Amino acid sequence: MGANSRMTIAVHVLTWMSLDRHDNEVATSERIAVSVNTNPVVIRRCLGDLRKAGLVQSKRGAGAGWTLAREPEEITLREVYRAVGGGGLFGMHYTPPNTGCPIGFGIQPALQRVYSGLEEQMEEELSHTTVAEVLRNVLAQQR
Amino acid sequence: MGANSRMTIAVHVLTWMSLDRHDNEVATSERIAVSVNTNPVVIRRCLGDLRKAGLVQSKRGAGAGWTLAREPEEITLREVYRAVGGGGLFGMHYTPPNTGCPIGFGIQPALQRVYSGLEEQMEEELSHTTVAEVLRNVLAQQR
DNA sequence: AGCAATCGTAACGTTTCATGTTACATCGCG
DNA sequence: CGCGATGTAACATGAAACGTTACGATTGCT
Repeated sequence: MGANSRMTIAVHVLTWMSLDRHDNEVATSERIAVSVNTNPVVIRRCLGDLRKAGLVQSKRGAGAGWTLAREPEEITLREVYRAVGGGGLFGMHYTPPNTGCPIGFGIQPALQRVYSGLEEQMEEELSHTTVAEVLRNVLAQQR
Repeated sequence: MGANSRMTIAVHVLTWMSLDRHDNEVATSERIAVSVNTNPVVIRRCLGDLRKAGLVQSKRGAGAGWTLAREPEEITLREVYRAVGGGGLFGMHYTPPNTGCPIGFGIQPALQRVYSGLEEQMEEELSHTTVAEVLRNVLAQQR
């Protein structure tokens, strides 16, 4: 594929969990998978990342499932982005450039600077949106 | 992420072409490929994209090669980004979400809004850096 | 005209990576 | 205990980027 959809899946999952009217049923990877339309294991992997980042909690045993560790208003997309392991916007050369050439020698540090600035700014922008806000936008689409 | 290196290659190529002290030799895909450390065809493909965007020109036949269509100060990374076909930061769901679920129904338009805003802001940021500026940074690394 | 150098592009192979899938051990409440 | 769910490993699948080979097209030079 190329374009990474993990961010999309993660936001979908968190938004789903933020909507409480699920007939009071526990949030399980299987139920969430129905909404995302994928395999429950994919959801569990995603939730695992989110748990490592402290955004959700899991309960095992009978009646197990997942809960948000914080209020949706307190979860920003920046945290989600970091949780799923950004991956960076652009990649460097596949094979290292020729360091015998002045350009080949200095291009990577120069680009790294540009890319870092972009990444920082993007994260800053992501920090302005919360899961609660996404949920509101999602529900506004309904009709 | 899909770690797309096309942006990196394109900037490398343009920066190389901006450095004139190449013993007055013509810029050919083969020579540039030595600096990038890859196959000349990869470079030609990249230059083809840049030409479509009007950033470089090609000459065929004997003594053929490539030249910048504009001064390095007049080429911004935003144009380069668009020339190589951005690709987008995040991807949507691999398989379309379940539209029978309120979240599955509204999540894509909601996310599209967020992603479009990000893309716009990133391009705006890229427009502040020119190829000439990258070249200066590259040369500053030399020692 | 013929040659040589280089572009332009198609076709194919290789590698890499995300996603999907199966399988199974583990946990913990009733 | 036994069920239902998590937690992971392992493998399959598919797509995309990159690399490579090949060859026709173009054009200055002799």
